[in-house]
Amino acid sequence: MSVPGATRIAYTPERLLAVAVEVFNLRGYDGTSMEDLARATGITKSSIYHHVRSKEELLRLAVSRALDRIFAVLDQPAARTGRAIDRLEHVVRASARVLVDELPYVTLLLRVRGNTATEQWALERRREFDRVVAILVARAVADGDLDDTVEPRLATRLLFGMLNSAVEWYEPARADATADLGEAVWRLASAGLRRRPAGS
Amino acid sequence: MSVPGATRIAYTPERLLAVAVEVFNLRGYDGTSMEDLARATGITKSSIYHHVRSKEELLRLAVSRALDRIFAVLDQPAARTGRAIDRLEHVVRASARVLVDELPYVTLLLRVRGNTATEQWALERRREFDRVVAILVARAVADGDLDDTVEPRLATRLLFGMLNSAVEWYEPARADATADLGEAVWRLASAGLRRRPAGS
DNA sequence: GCCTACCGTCCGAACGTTCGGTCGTGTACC
DNA sequence: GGTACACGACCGAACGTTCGGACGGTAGGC
Repeated sequence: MSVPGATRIAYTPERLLAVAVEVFNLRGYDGTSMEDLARATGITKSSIYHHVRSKEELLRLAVSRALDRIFAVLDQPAARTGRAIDRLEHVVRASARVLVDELPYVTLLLRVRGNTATEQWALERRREFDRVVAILVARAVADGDLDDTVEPRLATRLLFGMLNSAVEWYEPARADATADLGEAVWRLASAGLRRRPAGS
Repeated sequence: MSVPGATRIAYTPERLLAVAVEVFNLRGYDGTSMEDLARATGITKSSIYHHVRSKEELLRLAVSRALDRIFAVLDQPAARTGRAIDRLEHVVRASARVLVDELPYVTLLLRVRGNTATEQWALERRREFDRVVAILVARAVADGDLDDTVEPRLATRLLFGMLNSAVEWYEPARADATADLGEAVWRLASAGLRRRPAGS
């Protein structure tokens, strides 16, 4: 099979993961068989098992990567100091950047349903992120920067629902008006969340 | 197995569908086996096949129901006449009502990925709905009611991304601030979409 | 310069299990 | 006695996973 001069390119777990995540996103995790992965990678099923322990390990590696990037946002200085409203804005914009930069991994994370232990763990960590952001929204309301009719949990869910929906339609190739996702999301949402003038 | 005195409650396709959709939403369509459905319904696998032709037929019935309700919104008078901005508002509010009223079916529809012919058909019809709404947004921009920096397709996607995210967290049982989903969504979004005063 | 031993990578062929779906039969009701 | 509904047993196919071994480099001894 080896062509003279063409050195064999060995698979690393990283490269394997990248391919697997693409297929998972196309077919769904449960809808993807190891044979699907074999076809997409160009190596056999048994070869895949040389690199990873199980199908679920591929899922775990993928969602871990997405979760790590997302939680790193909360540790950035701009997310930890300053007025709550400014911290919130930073979290939204930085999350948008993570979503775009790690699109396949974040996509997979957001589609996880909870069949396996790995999936349930991913769901729990996502809920944890939402909780932290909701607290931030509540503080911004307390500061008087957000309208006090805003229910923090609802606002958080709508805000990130809007942002996260991007995994369903964002196309990195197209450099159109969607260039800065965070800008678009924050522009649309902040107007509706901010404290209204007394006469409204 | 039959208990004396306990009249047998026969399954109709409707009731069967309701149970199946719940399980599909919990485990995912691909992640749900017919034995899972048998356990949830209390009848055997073979009995299920007395009512429906296949697993995929259950999916088709479910997404058809959701799509019918959603497209019915576009046929309502308030969605067909009047200023584009008002028609848009009506579509958002009525869609929110459909989402809440038919939550399990809409949830399943929004999670479909495209493995089978049924799923691809569902995806295409969803895209069609988005196209119609995007045209509505474009008209509202042309009317001068929405900010002309709003890119119609992007705005539509963010707007319905926000609304549709509700399938991930809306709890019908809780009669809290989320009572009127459409109100919350429109309130948040319209402020960010409307034409801004000249000095902004 | 050649032989040998070794290692990372991959393969084909199977494993036991579960999948969606079928079949023949039993039973309650009109 | 026919019809509607349910059952347990079963089917071939596909599933995730395992296994022994083959291939092609590389390092060391001589």
